[in-house]
Amino acid sequence: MGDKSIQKKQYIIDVATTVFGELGYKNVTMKDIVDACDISRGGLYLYYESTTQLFIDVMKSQAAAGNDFTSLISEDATAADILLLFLQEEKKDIFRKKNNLNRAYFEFYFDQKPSKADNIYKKKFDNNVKMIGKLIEIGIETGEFTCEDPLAAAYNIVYLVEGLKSTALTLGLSPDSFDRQILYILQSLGIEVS
Amino acid sequence: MGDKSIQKKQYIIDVATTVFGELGYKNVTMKDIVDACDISRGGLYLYYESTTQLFIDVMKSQAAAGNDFTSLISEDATAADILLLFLQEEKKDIFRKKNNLNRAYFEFYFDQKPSKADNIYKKKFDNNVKMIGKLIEIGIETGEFTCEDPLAAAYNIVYLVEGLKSTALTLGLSPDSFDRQILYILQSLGIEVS
Amino acid sequence: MGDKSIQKKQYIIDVATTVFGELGYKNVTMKDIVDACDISRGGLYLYYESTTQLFIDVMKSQAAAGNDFTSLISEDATAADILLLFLQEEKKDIFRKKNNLNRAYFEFYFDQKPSKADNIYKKKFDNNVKMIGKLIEIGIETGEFTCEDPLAAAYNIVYLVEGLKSTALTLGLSPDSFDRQILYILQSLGIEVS
Amino acid sequence: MGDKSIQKKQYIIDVATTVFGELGYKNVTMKDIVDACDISRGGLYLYYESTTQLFIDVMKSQAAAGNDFTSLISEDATAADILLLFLQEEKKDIFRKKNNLNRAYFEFYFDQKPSKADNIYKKKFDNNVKMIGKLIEIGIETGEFTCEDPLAAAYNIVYLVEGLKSTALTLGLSPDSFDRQILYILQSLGIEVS
DNA sequence: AATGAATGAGCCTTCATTCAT
DNA sequence: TATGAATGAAGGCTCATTCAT
Repeated sequence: MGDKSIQKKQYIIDVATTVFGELGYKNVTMKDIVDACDISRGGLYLYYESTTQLFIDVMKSQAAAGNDFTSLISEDATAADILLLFLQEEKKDIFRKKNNLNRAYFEFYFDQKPSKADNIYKKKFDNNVKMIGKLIEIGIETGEFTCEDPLAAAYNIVYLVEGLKSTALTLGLSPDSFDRQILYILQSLGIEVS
Repeated sequence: MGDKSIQKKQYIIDVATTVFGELGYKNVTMKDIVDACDISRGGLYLYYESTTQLFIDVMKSQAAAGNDFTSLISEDATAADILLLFLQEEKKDIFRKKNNLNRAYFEFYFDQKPSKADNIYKKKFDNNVKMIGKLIEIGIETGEFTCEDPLAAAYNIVYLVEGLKSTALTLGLSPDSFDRQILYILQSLGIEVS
Repeated sequence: MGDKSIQKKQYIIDVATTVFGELGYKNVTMKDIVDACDISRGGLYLYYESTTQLFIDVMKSQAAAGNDFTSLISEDATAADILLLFLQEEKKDIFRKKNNLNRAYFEFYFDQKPSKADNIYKKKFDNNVKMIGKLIEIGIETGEFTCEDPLAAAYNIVYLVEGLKSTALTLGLSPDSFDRQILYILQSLGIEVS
Repeated sequence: MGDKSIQKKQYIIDVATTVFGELGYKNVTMKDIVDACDISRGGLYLYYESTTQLFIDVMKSQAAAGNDFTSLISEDATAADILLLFLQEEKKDIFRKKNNLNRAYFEFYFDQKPSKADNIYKKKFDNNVKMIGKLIEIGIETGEFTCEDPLAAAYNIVYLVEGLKSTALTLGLSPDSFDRQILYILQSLGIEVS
């Protein structure tokens, strides 16, 4: 596959990101992609044989563009600062209007067998748990946090974010509600918030 | 609609519950229901004009069959006991093999405009928040719990359960992981768990 | 078939007349009739096995209720008066809002083989031709009319009315346009109209 | 849409013309067209989304192929000759065995709101009235015709033709009957026919 | 690489008609 | 007579997928 091909593929991925953002995963047809990309039916099939394959590449593309909070650790920010930063990134993600893929992610993984090898989402999930666990441990060391079981706390935060994410898609969620949960988390870790 | 008709409708609802449990909401076609019920195409349409209408009745049927924890309050069980009971019911719900509608619920509400008037799921959600909030307040009074913001704590628990629910459907969740989160919640409320 | 049955049948015919008036012949389903009559599906089939049979009875019912201009001839009205009366009845028929069956008639006969034995419409058509022919002959005798071929003139009038009828249903027709044609006919018969 | 596509579309129109000619408008289903064209269901939908759209194109195709009598005026034919020519064309149209769309036209326009903007049939109707009106005026000038109200006469002829057309479809019409009406018209215009 | 016409499977929906009660 | 639940055929429509060019 030549350079030109790779560019075309990336173009399709970019356009598809918008489409999946608007319609979710299950509603998207090959025709939707074809129309949005303004290419031919046959043309799309040269690159992708199904919306599934395409969505996988969309996810990979997103993962490559994602932030890496682990790298922030051990710079001069405090553990609490970084945790807050992480939560605010998640907030942005949940309330993002354009290219919000959360619904598509859920629908995609609902359709997959739970333990596929190359599970991008799981990798991100586990990374987050690990990163937050480390953060909490650091916070405990520096005296910022109080916590008996850092790993359980880390899982707790990540599951909670998942819950906020899905609730935002089903029942709706206000930014204020999200903020109140951030506060509650920090308080649970023994931080005094003014 | 006569008695017989009501029975038939309930029969369809019961069969459909299984189908939605197996396939989720979006994958189910009228044909799936027809096949599972062993009735004719036209026959089904006498009762339901769409899978959407049918699923709404399935949800109503489930809601009618659900537990009411509020009624348990102020009997001789402690607040912690009742909270634990609630969480264990949620655990059962998440790990139930048969007629597990969680995926269907998510997919259904992804498709609805958020905040439709007669939102069964929202009603249950709000009820749970209210009930847990009350429980925590009672627990604080009796000295079982320590908590600065009972309402935030209640929301926290309910969002967390949502997160566990969706995670179970996407990445998979072990009963042990669920239990660890129960433990973490109780500890956060200041309970010493042996 | 008892008295009660006959009444019920007439009731169905009356209701059906309205339905055919609103929807034409081809659009009407047995369900439309059932709904309008507020009887059961099976109930209707006891009386009529198809919309075709029902429409035939509707036509018979209409025919029985129709005017008989022949009886007016040789009373003290002049030929021109009676001709005018006939044309004004046809006008009423064309512009009638309620129970206007003209469309239904056309659609029905489009579907029939052209020369069915018991053709009600043909009988009416032939009657009209005969009646008008007689009128013109009388008019010629009394010196009211001038006409070389009374039969051709009679056919001409009846075909013209058919044309006005169908045009009213396809392209639309104004009462004024109808009146101008009445005038034209009378002038063709040598009558001076003020 | 490429050249080939246009050819295919025309092919469909041509086949459909025959089908509408045989069955009328209301009886024709997409399946009828599919079968007659020997293409796939989906294939037809690439070109037409409904029998209505298809019939509109059939009408356009017919209109494009129609005669223009106006162009014959002021050549060396007399007004009476041209009028006769017009009537004989209408006769051919009415008694044509193959691709006779008259029934389909009626059924189509019964279903439309009267006075739709792009009403092909109305255009033809109005054209005919205008053309015949002009003819009669010319005939009066040349002394061929006698007529007090040329416009009313023109309408009369066109409505009459409509009546003959619809009668042919409902009760049946013999060529002789048509001829007798031609004769009557000409006589009404003061022409001596041998 | 790219096009877009073509296919046919599959689901949706309506309706005439039957039949047990 | 009367009911209305039930059936299944028929037609509408969409979509993933293929293939000749």
